[in-house]
Amino acid sequence: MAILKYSKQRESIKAFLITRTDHPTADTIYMNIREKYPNISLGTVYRNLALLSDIGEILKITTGEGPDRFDGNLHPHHHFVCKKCSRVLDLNMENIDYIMEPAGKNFNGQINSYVTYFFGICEDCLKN
Amino acid sequence: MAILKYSKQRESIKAFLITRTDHPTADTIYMNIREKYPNISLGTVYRNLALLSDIGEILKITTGEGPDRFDGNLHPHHHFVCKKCSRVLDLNMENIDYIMEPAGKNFNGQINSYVTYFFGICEDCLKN
DNA sequence: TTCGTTGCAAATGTTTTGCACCTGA
DNA sequence: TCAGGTGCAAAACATTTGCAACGAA
Repeated sequence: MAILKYSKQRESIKAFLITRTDHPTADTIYMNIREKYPNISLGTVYRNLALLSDIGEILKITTGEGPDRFDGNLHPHHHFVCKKCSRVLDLNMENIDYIMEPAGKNFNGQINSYVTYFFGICEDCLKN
Repeated sequence: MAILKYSKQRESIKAFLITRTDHPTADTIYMNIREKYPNISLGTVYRNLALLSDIGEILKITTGEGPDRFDGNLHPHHHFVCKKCSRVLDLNMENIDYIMEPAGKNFNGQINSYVTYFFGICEDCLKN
C-alpha cells in the first residue's frame, strides 16, 4: 500500500465516526461531513471509508440488510440488527473468540478472523 | 404472505441449489437455469431467490465481499470465506448456538438468530 | 376465473472509477 | 517536485420493480 498523506477529509470522517454509536451509512456520513466541508464528494467519502477500513482504523459492517454501515469503535464487540427498524446496536458481551477453535477443526484452510451478527427485535421496537 | 403456486422456474432453482455446494451467486444460478429454461429472466431468478429464502427453503449468504450467494443446504452450518479467492466453503463444526446466551446478557432487546462468517485462506490458496 | 408468476426492460440504490486539478510532505 | 488525494460525473454492479401476458388451481 502507498504512503498515506494527511487529508482533512479523511480526518474528519474518522473523527465523525468516533462521535457516533449508531453505525451510519456512507450517505449519512457524507451528509454530515458536508456541513463542515460543503465541497466534499460522495466518492471521496467512499474512498476514505474503504481506505480506513482496509488499514483497520474503522470497521465496515455488512449485515445483509441495506447498505453497508461503518463503525469508529475499535474495541472488539459484536452487533445486533433489529429486523423491524434496521437499527444496528453494539452488544456488550463477553469475548467469544473461542469459536474460532471449533471452526478450525475438520478444516484445512487457515482461519484468521470472523464476524457475527445477531438478529431480533430491539428494545424500542418491542415496546411499540 | 400470499398462497404459493407451483412454478417450474422456482422448482428448478431450488433443485439446482441442492446439487451445488459452492454457494453460487444469482447470476451463476441464472446462467445455469437458462440451460434448461432459456427464457427465464434474471428478475425471475432474483424474485424466487428472495421468496425461497424468505420462507426458509434456501439460505442467503451475505459475506461483505462481492454479491450475495445462495445455499440449498438447510442443515445448520457456518461458512468460511477465502480472502484470496473469495470461495465460500461449508464448515463442518460443532454447534455454537450457545453464543446467543452471552449475546443476550446486558441487552434488553430480543435476539432470535445470528450468523457467523469465518475468514482466512482456503486450503487451495495456501498451496499456491 | 382468479391471482400468483413470468419475461422484459427500465429504474433504483449503492459503490467504484477515470480524469484533470489540488495539496501535503 | 511528485505521489497521493479530491471533486465531479459517468460507469459499473447488484438488485428491484412496473406492466402486460401467462399459467396453475
